[in-house]
Amino acid sequence: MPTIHDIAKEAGLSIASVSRVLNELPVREETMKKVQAAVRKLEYVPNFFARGLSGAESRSIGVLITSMTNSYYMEITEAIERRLRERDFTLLLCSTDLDEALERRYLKEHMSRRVDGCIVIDPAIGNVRSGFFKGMAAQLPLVLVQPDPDIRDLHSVIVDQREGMREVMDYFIAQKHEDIAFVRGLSGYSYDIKEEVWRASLAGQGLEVRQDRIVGIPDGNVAEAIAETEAAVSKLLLVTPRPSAIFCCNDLMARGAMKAAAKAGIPVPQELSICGHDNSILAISGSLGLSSVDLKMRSQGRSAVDLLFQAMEGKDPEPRRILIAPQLVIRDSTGPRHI
Amino acid sequence: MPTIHDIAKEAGLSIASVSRVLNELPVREETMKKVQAAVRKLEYVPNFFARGLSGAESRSIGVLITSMTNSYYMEITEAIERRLRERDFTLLLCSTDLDEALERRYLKEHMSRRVDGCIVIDPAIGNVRSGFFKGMAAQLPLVLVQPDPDIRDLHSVIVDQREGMREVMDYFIAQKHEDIAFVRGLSGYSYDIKEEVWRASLAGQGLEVRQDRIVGIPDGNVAEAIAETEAAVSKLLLVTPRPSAIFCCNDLMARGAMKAAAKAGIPVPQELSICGHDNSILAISGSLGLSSVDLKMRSQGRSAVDLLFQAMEGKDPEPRRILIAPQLVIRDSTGPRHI
DNA sequence: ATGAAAGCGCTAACAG
DNA sequence: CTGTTAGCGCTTTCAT
Repeated sequence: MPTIHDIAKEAGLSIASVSRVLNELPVREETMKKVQAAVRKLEYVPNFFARGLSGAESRSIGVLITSMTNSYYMEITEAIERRLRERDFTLLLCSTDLDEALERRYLKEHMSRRVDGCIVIDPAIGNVRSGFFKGMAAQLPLVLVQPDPDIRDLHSVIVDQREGMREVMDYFIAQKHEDIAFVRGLSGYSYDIKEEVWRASLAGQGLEVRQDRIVGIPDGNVAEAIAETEAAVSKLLLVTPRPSAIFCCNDLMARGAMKAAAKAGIPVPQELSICGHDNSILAISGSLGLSSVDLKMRSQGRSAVDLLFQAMEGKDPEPRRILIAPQLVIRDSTGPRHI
Repeated sequence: MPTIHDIAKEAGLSIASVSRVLNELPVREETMKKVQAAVRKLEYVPNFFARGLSGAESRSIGVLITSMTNSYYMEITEAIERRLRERDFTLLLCSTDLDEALERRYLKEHMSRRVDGCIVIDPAIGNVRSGFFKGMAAQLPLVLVQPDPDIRDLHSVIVDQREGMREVMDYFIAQKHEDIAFVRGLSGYSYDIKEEVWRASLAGQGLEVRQDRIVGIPDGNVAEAIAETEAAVSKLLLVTPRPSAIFCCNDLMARGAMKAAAKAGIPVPQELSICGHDNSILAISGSLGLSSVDLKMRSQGRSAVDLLFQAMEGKDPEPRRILIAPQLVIRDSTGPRHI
């Protein structure tokens, strides 16, 4: 592979002049042309390692996500990539599979590659609590997306999931629903806070908070999530009187619930309202559009990058947080309670 | 940031000894412990640039995809990442948005970062034809996933889409369907070869190849693809006699077609069979399971990595290709023709 | 088994 | 405007 010395020899110049052309510093036009010709002729590509070693910025930022096949994370990531491309930065992407140790390892890997900054989407709660991120932030500009919202000592982009859930409950209650079931995953912070709002909203209206209206779906892949929810909701719909509305913590579960309603012959939304969460492709792919909460992934990605660049400029040492408001999108699967 | 010199000083050793410990070369146990203690104390992370510059391999490989929100590509990418992680390699991921110039730029960017190899998923046909990849392959181990299958001078992983389409047509014909519509995107190699098989299969059975049974759906985002297909298929279903089966080139379109059938009050699969392609999450999310062609994305990803590692070992200079066979998955949306 | 020293390819002073 | 030169942090001979 040709080096800057080969180019200098070919062009009959010094390596410094070649470097200047490469970095778009002022040179004589003729010099520039000679260098460009040599670069083309030898198919020269600068060695990124050497560049980085001599102190220049790497013009790359690292992103950690938990899964590459979760479209929710990938939409945020795509927004990040686009934003970075505008600024001519490159993205290094690693997926942690929810493994705390892997998250630490990859973040260090990124540091080792001297990325100019890092964005961690949905960071492991253990690594937040243990102060690991706090320590890393001292050495590297760092932005967390959707950490525990109580974390205030790190740059973060937070979606106010409580607000989204509140919107759903307000909507259901305005539609006169009083018996509203809640379908959630077994463990997870975001499930907990949604349940909290569900309880508070019902209680605030003087409605009964019934433990048997909470359905827990075991973790699993997408196919399992749908099937498990279908089975669980089928049971729920057997009792009399049955709930007139169901909220599901993601669209996968909501589609499972709709399957259950279809099997039981219960018309949606006439006799049963079903609301999902995430506003994913599933919300628009069925014959019946699914009402769902949009978490504004594009905004999350863009905001994360903007915040990171501010942090990289370093003029603002104190942690900043950007709050993003979710939005309830009403489609065909919800409506007023059937009297 | 601490360097190897700081560690050496802290441990009271030379940088060479530190380097040896870091690279797991034979040293005295005591030496090792001293170094490890210093590393922990100073939170030392080796500088990747310096490592790379001194000639070591980068232990990273570059992957180019066309879109990060297309779950089809991401499933391949996830399989690649898992395979790489087993071997302790890191993934650099770039998305080209189908832009040929961007594809060239990012591949050079990866070269500049001295990745040990590159995988390009769904490479732009222009860059294949122009010999660009051929030139790059001379400098860098390279594997193409799903290029034009006629390309034989580069390492490649090919899914025999013709075979998958043949399976669909054989199945439809065995179910006595004779009037089979074909829904495709406007431009794209994979659409063309599927249409080719559609034509050949019909002709081979002595069935009529009707131009008015081909429906072209303009490019667009996922929501548009569903809506456009619904509109187009609605029109198709108005004519008498109408087709008894529809093949759609992806599951998005197939879901659009199913919406159209539902609106028109045509029962699926009793009076209309609908088959999709890609076997994505959409195939299992609706109340009616969608028959679809599985392109074995996991296998594609794993095979690409295996092939790349062979190429990196360099013992096999002639281009190799791995063929992967698709599989038709029958669900609820297809059945025998209603007589 | 360990240390000293020579690069790896580039950028950024500094000198001309 | 251009050339010379000193590092950047690490790996890898070559001595010891």
